[in-house]
This record gives sequence, C-alpha cells and structure tokens, in this order.
Amino acid sequence: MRNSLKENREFCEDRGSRNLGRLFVQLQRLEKNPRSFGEAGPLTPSEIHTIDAIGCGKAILMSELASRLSITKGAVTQMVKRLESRNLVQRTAHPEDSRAALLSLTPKGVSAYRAHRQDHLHFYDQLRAKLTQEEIEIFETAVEKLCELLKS
Amino acid sequence: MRNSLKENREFCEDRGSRNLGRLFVQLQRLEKNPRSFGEAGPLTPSEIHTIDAIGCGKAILMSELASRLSITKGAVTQMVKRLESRNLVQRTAHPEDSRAALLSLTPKGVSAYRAHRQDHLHFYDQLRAKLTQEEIEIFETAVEKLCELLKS
DNA sequence: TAACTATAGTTTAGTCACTAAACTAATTTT
DNA sequence: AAAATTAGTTTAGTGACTAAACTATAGTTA
Repeated sequence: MRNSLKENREFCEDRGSRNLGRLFVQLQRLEKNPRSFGEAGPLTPSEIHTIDAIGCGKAILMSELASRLSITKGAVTQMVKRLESRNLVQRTAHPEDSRAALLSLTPKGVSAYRAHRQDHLHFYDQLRAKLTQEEIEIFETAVEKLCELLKS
Repeated sequence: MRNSLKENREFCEDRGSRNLGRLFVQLQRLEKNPRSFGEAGPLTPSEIHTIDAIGCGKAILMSELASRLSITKGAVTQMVKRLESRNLVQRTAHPEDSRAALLSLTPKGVSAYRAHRQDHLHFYDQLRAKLTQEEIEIFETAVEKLCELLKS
C-alpha cells in the first residue's frame, strides 16, 4: 500500500466521475445518427426528440414546445416547418386565439413516437436483465437525485 | 388494484427509462453554454471536451485525437486550429514521421484541463453526499453495465 | 374607443460543430 | 521505382441552433 487513504479515495471518485462521463459520451454517440422510427423515414435526433416532446396528449402551442425543449421559438418554427412538410406534425388553428397554432402528431408522427418509446423500453429492459430488483431501485433513485442536483 | 401486474411492470420500466432520458437531457443542457475553466477564457463544450481528450499525458497524434472523440480528422484539424490560436494547445513536429503532428496542452491548456476535472470531481462529491457507500457502489456498477450495453 | 403593452409566432443573418470528399505530402510495401 | 497506405488539410455543405428585428393579434388602461 503505497497510496495514502486520501489518494485512494480520490482515485475512486475519479473512476466514478469518469464512468459517468463515459456514459454521457456513449449516449450522445448513440443518439448522433439519423434512424428510422415506425412508418416515418430516417429522423435526426432532434427530430425524434421534438416528436417525443409533442407527444400523443392534447395539442400544444409552439411556445409550449419551445419551453419543453428549452430552445427558442424561432428554432421551433424551423423544426416544425420541416416536420410538417414530412407529414409527421400538423398545425391547427386555435379556436379562441388567432395568433396561436395548435400542434399535434399526424398518424405517421404517432407511429414514430410509439416506435421510439418502444426502443427506449426495450433498451431499459436489457439493463433490468443485468441487475437485481433491488439494484434497479437504487440505480433509479440515484438517477433521480442526480437529476435534481443538475437542476440546481 | 385496477391495473394488471403487467401494466404495473410496464409503468415502472417507463418511469425508469424516462428518468434516464431526463438525466441525459439535463446533462446536455448543463453542457450547452460556454464556460470558463482556469486561466482559459470561455470555452464551448466541444472545446473543453477536446482539451480533456488530449489530456496531460504524453503528446498524441491528430488521428488519435479523432478516434478518442469519434469525429473525423477534418473536424480535429478545425478544432485544433482554434485551440492553437487561443494558446491552449500546441503542435510539435514528430521526430520520426514528418507527416505527423504531436499535440499537447500548453500551460494554459493544462490549467483549463485541471479546472474542468476539478469541477467533475466536485459535482460527483455532491452526489456521493446524497448516497450511502453501498448505494454509490451499486450505482457505479450499473453505470458501467449501461456503458457496456451501449457499446454493443 | 384610441393608444399602449404584451404575447404568439416568423424571418433573417450568423455561429458552432460537425461530415464527405477531394486533396497534398510523406512513408511503406511490393 | 511504382503502387499503396497513412497523416493531415481544405472546402463546401448541413443540422441545430441563437439573437434580434419583425408582423399580427389580444388584452389593458387611460
């Protein structure tokens, strides 16, 4: 034992922090290239992410989408224009406010949404298969705490 | 109990999978804006990531950096040019191969590298403070398994 | 009600972080 | 010596944004 306890502790922390960094890089890499979802053709990560944020619930405003994605309204205008031209998203007039546009998924958009969700579930199932029930719970709690930490 | 067991299981999986998605989004958001590190001025996420990949070890080739970052050599040329002009990275001639360039951090680059590492350690310390030793270990193992899953 | 103010969304120009493909120059292999 | 490989650069183009100026409608206030 040449290393002091303190050095060893730091080494451990660094390993954990580096692994988390590596996980992030891996996730980014995976989500880098366009992929096909359901009936939709190949979608870029931002495109499928936008579809996911619109969701299958009730129609939302452009500004609501901007806030869900934490991007500007201008960016939303551009993205929605593209998705609309590909027939994945539709705009309908707001019944009370003629400035507003109501966004929702077309059937093709819903199909992409479902396929994407399914992919995530399937992936998460693979992780579950490698851990015990107790480990999964601890992991999920840690992920939640990490999220909270990041919000502040 | 109106839900079937299967539905409940699916709900749990979805919660976990969504949380992991949320964590990813939070990490991306955090790493979106330029920040200052050490003696270096504000650096974009890609810039500090490049500095981190070069590291303080022995000098590396452009192509080695490209493979560490999983980007093309052309992208590395562009990025290194910028970091070099800001005096964070330096190129030295390879003693045996005159095609090659050896990359290393300047003292200012090292200072940014250290500050960035320190930030990560500090952040990870905050997580450690919220979990028991055992939980940390389970979490780290899960993160490692997740990385492996993603590689395949 | 006319005049302000706020809000919903669009447009434009510009930036960052890339890629693909064609290229130069040096090095190995045959 | 010729051919093939490797190290790195250059260029044109794309995706995903932002900031700021803008239009059009909707509330609010004087």
